[in-house]
Amino acid sequence: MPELPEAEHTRGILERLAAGRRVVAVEVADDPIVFEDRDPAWVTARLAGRRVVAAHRRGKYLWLELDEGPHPILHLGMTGTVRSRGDEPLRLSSSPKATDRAWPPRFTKLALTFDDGGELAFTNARRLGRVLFRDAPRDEKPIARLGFDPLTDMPSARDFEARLARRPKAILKALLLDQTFAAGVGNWIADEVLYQAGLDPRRRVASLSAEETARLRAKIRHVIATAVRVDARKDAFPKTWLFHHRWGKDRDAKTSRGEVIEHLEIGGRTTAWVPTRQR
DNA sequence: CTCAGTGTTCAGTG
DNA sequence: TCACTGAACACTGA
Repeated sequence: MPELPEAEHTRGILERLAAGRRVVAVEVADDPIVFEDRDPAWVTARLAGRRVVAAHRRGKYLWLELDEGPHPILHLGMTGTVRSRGDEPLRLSSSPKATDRAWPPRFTKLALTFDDGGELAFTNARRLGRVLFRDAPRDEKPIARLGFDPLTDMPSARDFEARLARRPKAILKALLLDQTFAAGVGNWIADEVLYQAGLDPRRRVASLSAEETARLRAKIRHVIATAVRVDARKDAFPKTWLFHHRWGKDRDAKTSRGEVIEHLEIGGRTTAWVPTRQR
């Protein structure tokens, strides 16, 4: 379920349940895709008995800092969740099922029990999520390559312009989805930012005026900060946001202002936008 | 039954 | 190197 706000919500769950505790039991699914070819025994041996120091996030990646490496990195993919036993999931389906309360939840890939009795489960229905182990998560492979995190490391206006200047030919929508540019922006956030900034998603970076660049930067920060502030609860997003209407897909989709929403495909992803507002 | 979807990576082309 | 496409991964809900 991830984009940055959901990942930050998940970081909170990890911090609350795991930080300062010791892992007393581990259950690992035999899933070479999610665990990158690590077998369950290897994963269990890395985690059992470890004390969790802290939970970190950069972009859509999360990791637990342990008292001894390697440290586990989580990526939720499109359908991953982290649940704590007894808590409701962030996104309960419209009609709650008995399986929503089952433990461990369906599609659990990794379940941890802590010395204070807390329990966490990482689920991944579609297997697009990952559990990776790294000695220095920030400085190694996937995380080291990420661009700025808009929540914690929003660049200055000057720095932002410099970063854009390195990608003059990039198409705006594709640039926003590029995790080596802005880490944590996904499909709906990219569309929301461009909608609020009034920019056509097909524009090239080099065509932006100074004022448009400033608007783009401001909206990246605003959309993410707002979504994080309400803990990624979609029903708490401002009613004027495109988000609520983007999948009114069947033709007559309209924003809260009555503007017609159209759909394009850019970079292999569906883009919702409002031609009368985005230039 | 079919298809697209809050994502990433890699191979291949230009 | 950069920009872009398509494929692969696998399940759910419309």
